[in-house]
Amino acid sequence: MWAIHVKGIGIMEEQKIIGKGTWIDKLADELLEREKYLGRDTGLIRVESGLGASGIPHIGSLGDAVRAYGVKLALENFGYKSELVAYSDDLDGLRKIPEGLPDWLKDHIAKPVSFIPDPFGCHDSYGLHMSSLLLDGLDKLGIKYKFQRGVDTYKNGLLKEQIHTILTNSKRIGEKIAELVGQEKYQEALPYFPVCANCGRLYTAVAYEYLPDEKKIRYRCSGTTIGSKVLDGCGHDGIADITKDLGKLAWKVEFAARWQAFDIRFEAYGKDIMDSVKVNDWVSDEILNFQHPTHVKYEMFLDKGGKKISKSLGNVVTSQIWLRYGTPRSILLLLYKRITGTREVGFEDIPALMDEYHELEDTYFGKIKLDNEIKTIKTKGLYEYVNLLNPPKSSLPYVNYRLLIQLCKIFREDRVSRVTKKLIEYGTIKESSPNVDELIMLAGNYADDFDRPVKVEVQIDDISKKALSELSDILVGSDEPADLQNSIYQIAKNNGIQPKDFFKILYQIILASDRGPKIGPFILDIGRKKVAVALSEHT
RNA sequence: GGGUUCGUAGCUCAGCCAGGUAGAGUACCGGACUUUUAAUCCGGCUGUCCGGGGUCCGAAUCCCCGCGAACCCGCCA
Repeated sequence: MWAIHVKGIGIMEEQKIIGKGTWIDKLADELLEREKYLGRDTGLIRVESGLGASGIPHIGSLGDAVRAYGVKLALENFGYKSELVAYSDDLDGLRKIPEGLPDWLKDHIAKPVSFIPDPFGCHDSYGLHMSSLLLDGLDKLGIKYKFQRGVDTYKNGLLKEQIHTILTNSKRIGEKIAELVGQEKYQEALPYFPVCANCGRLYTAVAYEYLPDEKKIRYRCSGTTIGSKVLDGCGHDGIADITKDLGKLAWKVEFAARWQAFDIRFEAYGKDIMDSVKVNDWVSDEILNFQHPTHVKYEMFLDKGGKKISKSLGNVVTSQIWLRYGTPRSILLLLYKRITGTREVGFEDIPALMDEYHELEDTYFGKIKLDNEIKTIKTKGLYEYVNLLNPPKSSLPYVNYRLLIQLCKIFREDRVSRVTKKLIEYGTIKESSPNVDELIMLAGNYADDFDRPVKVEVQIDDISKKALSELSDILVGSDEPADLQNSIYQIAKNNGIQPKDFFKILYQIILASDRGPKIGPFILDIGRKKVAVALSEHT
């Protein structure tokens, strides 16, 4: 009913476009087909995204939630109600200290991140700080979600039914885990980790017996191994009530419990947790009797290998830093343009994404015509998703991001007004606008942080030196030269130098580049005295 | 040991998931402007779509077998 038919080319059959023609629509369509097949109620379709709270959230961590939100939008576009649950796994224990965080955190290893002080001092706990960074990213992108904390989930006993069912079936589950993924520990241990009442740590306490009538587990804090590190337990023998004492299900079964408890119909996952999802799907279907949600697997985002970005900023690509240089839409474009294939992401992708967004916009508003009708529909669809299906009524003024970077490199003081003035001179824009001001700010940050010019040794012969000093004399003169461009040309000619070569030398000195903007006005822009000083260093 | 992704122009990549003329940017070469808006415009060049098989009227695209690269899992969450 939401399919649009498009005439194909030649003998090609008519092709059906689902929704807005993106992978998100196709996924939502498959999800709906499955829900109908399962005969489930589709009055409210809930999608979930898990948020890690153990480390500083990478831009890839946003992807999970942003893509789930995309599916929610597609479902709504198809006429269904949907909501995104953002579940913070903040009862997770701290396993290692992330790069750059203080050393005293080692005293808190294996404690739930929600009970560790915030090393940045601005939130109630370590876990809350980390999840807040992620939620802040989502807020800035305009993603709406219902926040659910792991701590509250367990404290309030929201999973108690599921925990009970899982623990009473732990033997069967343990065997299945061994069969599916080869992990054997749950044939012995229960897939539930209590927080030791004595030392406050997770994982060191091993649950060995479930008392189904009392809904309690017996555990002993006997220690564990995390990575290559051995963590000694405190030896405490304890009993924990699964309906209210702190503790959590092992990851291999926890998703399933959540899916059923919160009635989740969709969850994306990264390929790193593929095995866990496999087990959870089985637990959900067979133990909890809840048909597992529709999934989509995505590749992980990696930082660009071996490239030093900035000493002070570090290499972690976070949304907060990204937004210094790019718009929220540039992040959404990165995450929505496709779900497979992205391998590496870095700040150096921002200029291309900024310009690509603008191309989408021009296509959407019909300024660019694509020859292929299907392509046009898909491109417009992607534009709509990047705008969270609420695209602007008309296109905003835009200036090529790379051009802005170049201009921002020239103008550092009074940047916005001077760059704007230049853009108007160029005829790129007619007048200043908030949108362009914003772009200048972003490109300016980019120019300041990444695009620092490198000093290049310039080879200059004696004749050229003479020409340079002549030029230098004109520049330091009291009057502003009337036709500097022409003067430079004349100087070159008078000295028997090819103007082309002379220009090249000037660009090399001023810009460390073989080419540049029209040199006369350009010298006046950066300040002729400044240029004179630079030139005299080479004579 | 298990799994996933990727391999397309000199370079960076899009196109593949829904088969229908192999594309963009950049680089390069020529021309337009008597002197360069990191230009612009016009024209040109560039391909074993990793290799091999299969399906199909038709395959870069789907399936299978290889080769190469990267990553994930094989602690734990």
